[in-house]
Amino acid sequence: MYVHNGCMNSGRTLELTPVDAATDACCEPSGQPTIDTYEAQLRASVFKALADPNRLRLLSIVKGSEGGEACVCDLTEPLSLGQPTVSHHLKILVDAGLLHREKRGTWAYYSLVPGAIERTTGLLESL
Amino acid sequence: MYVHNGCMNSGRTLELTPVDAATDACCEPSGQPTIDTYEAQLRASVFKALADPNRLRLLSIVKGSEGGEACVCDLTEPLSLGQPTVSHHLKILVDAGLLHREKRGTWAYYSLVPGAIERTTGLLESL
DNA sequence: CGGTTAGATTGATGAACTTCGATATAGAAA
DNA sequence: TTTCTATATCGAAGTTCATCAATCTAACCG
Repeated sequence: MYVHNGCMNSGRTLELTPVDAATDACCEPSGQPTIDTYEAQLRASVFKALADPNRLRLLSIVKGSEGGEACVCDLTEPLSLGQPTVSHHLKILVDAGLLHREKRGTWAYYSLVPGAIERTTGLLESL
Repeated sequence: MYVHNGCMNSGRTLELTPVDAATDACCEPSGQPTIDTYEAQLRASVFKALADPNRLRLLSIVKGSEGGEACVCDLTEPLSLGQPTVSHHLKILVDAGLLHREKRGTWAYYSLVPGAIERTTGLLESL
């Protein structure tokens, strides 16, 4: 005999009738509040930026670089990727709010946005 | 006049000749150690599991559920997704080491793997 | 001015991903 | 056994993504 806290409502409407509540009933609508669709999309967009090995290495190299910044030419070679591809990945990291871009002369320097990592871990801890 | 710490080696070979070292030279190979390709792939696979809004909501709902666990039927309705799709997302979260699956009777209960969130934030902080 | 160089943008290609409907499996009840 | 139910798996369709070659832009130099 299996104990089950409910779950007989596959394909019923949202309101809970007394009958439903009395039966073997189902699906406690959860005790704690959960993130809504919009929040989920916002957070997923950040994790999407982190969901690529080359982008993680970019963050790692920038973080470990002297002065906390690196230009594209510092990043192309260790990744064995073409310059357009590296630029593309960097743009994704900038758009996600993880990297900061500063142009000095012909060079573009990338650095970690202060607090970005902490803010991102917060997105996980507050799920 | 712009100060630049180097970067004239676009399209040269790997070894650094004395000439290269003497010139305006480039690309300090970075001061700190960075994660290697394999580590980057491992970490990216976890973030890939988090890079979908519906999977973030699954984690959120499971975390907020009474008893810390939820079955598939608890999860299908709030996501407005078909049951096969929810099962598919849950499998990805289990494979990433974020969710634990336990079958009791006909039902499958999913719960957060203890310490999984903390371990994941560590993947970011130790970049 | 023209020439050179760092970096960004565009367009195309192939791979990976999300979703669904249909089907399969496994357990419980009759 | 047969039937029903919860979940998993399969196969296909449509979308998104990573990568590259080619091109464009902007800044420097002569």
